[in-house]
Amino acid sequence: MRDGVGSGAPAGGPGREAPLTLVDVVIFAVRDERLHVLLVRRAEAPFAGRWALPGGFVDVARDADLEAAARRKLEEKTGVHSPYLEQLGSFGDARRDPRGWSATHVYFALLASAAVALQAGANAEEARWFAIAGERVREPLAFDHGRIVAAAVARLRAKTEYTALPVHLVPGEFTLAELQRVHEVILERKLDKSAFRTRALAADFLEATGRTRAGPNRPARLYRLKRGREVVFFPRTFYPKAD
Amino acid sequence: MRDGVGSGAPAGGPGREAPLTLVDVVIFAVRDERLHVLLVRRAEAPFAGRWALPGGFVDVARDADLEAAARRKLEEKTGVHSPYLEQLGSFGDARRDPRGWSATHVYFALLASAAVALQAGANAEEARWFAIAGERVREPLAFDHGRIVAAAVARLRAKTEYTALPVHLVPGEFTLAELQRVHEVILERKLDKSAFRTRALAADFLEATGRTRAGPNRPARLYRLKRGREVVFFPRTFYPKAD
DNA sequence: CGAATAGTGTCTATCAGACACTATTCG
DNA sequence: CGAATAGTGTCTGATAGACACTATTCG
Repeated sequence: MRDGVGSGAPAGGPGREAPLTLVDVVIFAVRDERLHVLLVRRAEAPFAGRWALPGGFVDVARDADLEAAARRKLEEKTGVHSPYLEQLGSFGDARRDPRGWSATHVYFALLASAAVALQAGANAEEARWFAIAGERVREPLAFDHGRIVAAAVARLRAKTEYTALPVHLVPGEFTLAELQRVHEVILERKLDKSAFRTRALAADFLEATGRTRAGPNRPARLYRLKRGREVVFFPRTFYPKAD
Repeated sequence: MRDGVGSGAPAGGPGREAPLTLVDVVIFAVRDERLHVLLVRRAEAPFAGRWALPGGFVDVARDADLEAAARRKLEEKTGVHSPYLEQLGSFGDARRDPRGWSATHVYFALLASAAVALQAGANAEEARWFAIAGERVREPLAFDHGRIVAAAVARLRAKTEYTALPVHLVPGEFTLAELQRVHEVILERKLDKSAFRTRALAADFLEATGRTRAGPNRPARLYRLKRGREVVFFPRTFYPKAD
């Protein structure tokens, strides 16, 4: 039945409505020991005045692919060019957008908070960081963006359990204690220092820079992310092997 | 910049092209100790004659949401109404479809092979099961469907390592040995019987039916999937806890 | 020296993995 | 009884988790 003449003519075909195609980005950063997402206030209908995820229509002329579209939205808001970016999934139905049947492709990005300097939108849109409380933001959001944020937070938490993803939320040089703190902030629970360090170092995604961070105490070694180790799973026994 | 008047008018707006919106389904089943996917032969251009994933345009009038669209495609091909269905992700760019910029929302489904009786398509399309070799199918597929199949296989394998997903590939009543065999077929490696059984039973997603499967040997206990335990993660220590 | 945080060592319970062993049926 | 597969028991090595201990700096 695939695109049979009578049943599925392409968009723009005779008398057939096509879904709207959008891209949205859930941009995470840790600030003041709290997980935050970046939201923009909508200037126009629908949902004028409400806060929403940075995003919008895919531009067939400018965007080579979905990820490029997501990257463009991200750059417009933050000026950041190549953060960690991962596809979360897509959300589409008849009712989420009053303008019509719409589907949005959602990505999530992890920013090292230090790198963030919000860009004034071309049309002077407001952009602001919102703290995550539980799995959501306190504000009611435009469209189904509240649900999307919750899904992104759930995904980030799940992955934090068994991967080193949170390194991307930390500036280029950092101490193990700082990295641990970010993990704790995301998971909303304390972690054991000794176990954390063993695990992080065993996963072989960090390298010491040789420098240290001074303080009113013993100085801490500084680390950076090893090249080529942007996505690391913690080593753990997965499954009964035989053969 | 979201849907600013001059930069992102909705589809159908004045002189602006909108992406095509499709849904495709990767339908898995295990037959003859091999993982298979269901493909259909395209009757029309583009890629007429090539094998492709069941799928096609989202029908704004009939499909309430993306998952419903995927379910519709699945039912048209297999007659199966409620198998395990999960979103894989979306794939969209300017070149994957010669008809224009297109984005497809991909789902994957797990069928218990016994339940499968292929439906003749309305326009007598052919449908056939193809064995997975490595991460792909031997045939060259239409569009970027080869890549999509590979991504689906990778996801299924990854999840088989730490969840009980493969129960959905096994008929309603089954022995532990049969379930183990399916895991082995997906992972393409032998598993240790003792460890597999301990793990499966400890995860508490199976219940004995009380019946047994006879054979030229000691009869095996039959199990079924416990209600409400459709998605089960194997218990394993994830992370250093403290507090 | 004391405060403060960095970093290490030790013990224990759990579990994957390997593998051998026992159990129960059919012919 | 022997073949064949179901199902269990035992040992070992790895590691999460708890927690105490040592190390190094500043003021």
